[in-house]
Amino acid sequence: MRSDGPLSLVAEAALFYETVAERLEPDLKAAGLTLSAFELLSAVHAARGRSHQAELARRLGISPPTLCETLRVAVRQGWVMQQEDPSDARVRRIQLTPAGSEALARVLAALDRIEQEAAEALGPERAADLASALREASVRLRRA
Amino acid sequence: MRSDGPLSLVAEAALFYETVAERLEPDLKAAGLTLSAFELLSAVHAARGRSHQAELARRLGISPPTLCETLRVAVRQGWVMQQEDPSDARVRRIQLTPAGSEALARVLAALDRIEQEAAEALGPERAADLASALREASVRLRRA
DNA sequence: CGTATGTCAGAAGGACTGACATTT
DNA sequence: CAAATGTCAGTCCTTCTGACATAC
Repeated sequence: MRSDGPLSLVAEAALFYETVAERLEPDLKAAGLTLSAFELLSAVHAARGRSHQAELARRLGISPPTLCETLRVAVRQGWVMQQEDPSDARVRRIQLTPAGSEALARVLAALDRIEQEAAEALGPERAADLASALREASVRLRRA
Repeated sequence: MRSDGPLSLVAEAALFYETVAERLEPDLKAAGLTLSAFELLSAVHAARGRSHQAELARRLGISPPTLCETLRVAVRQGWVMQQEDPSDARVRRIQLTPAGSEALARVLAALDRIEQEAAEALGPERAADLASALREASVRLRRA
């Protein structure tokens, strides 16, 4: 992924992303989660139990069958519950179980420690500017 | 992947990374490459034909059997050549073919356009600072 | 009837570990 | 002989597309 020239934004972002993923891996393993399961739990948490599978799939950018399978695993492991919607028999609303919430919290805490460490290397205001610059760049790239 | 709070460095970096990957995908497809094949070709290019498989595997962070398989595909597609080393009959040096060089150049050009676009959204000096801040953060996270 | 939702089946891609022949 | 190199075999995980039953 590394490129030539002085410093490539894209290459450095890729390296940073991979570095974070590498650092997070032991904590994911300790919580019994894969990266995709963690992302699923995060999305379920963010939706506060109000979203169903089709919407979660859209939000995560994966196909409905893929979500279905990931969800099957998550249910078997006891992290999430599927609940029938009283007003529409097709949809199944998804919620975190207490065990799922706890596993998610554990990984989020680890991610936060990594975040703190990165911010420490930059100083608080430079870290904040980095984050908002990344956001601006993402927004720009998604518009075009 | 999005987190709570004001703006998370890690979450924004992940979003940016995914955005870039999404934008690059059509160009990869047009060149007939997968992301891992592109990374392989980049590594081969960076080594200037002087590295062998074990070293490429280390550089790419994948196991030797995985590289062997990826390489088999790349050879079949005509992107790289394997060449016996005269001084050590165990090693096979890897080089890009003209077709491989051209496919790689095409994707690198697309990546550069994406990079330009992101830099345009930030301004040149802010973009440069973003890249070096990301580098500093990566270095810090890899040390600990 | 057309559309949305969730699921099944089959396939592909990418990665791993363990075993192995060959060479140094 | 011990270590390094490349490859084979088998497996696993994640994801996809296409087909489908069911509900709106």
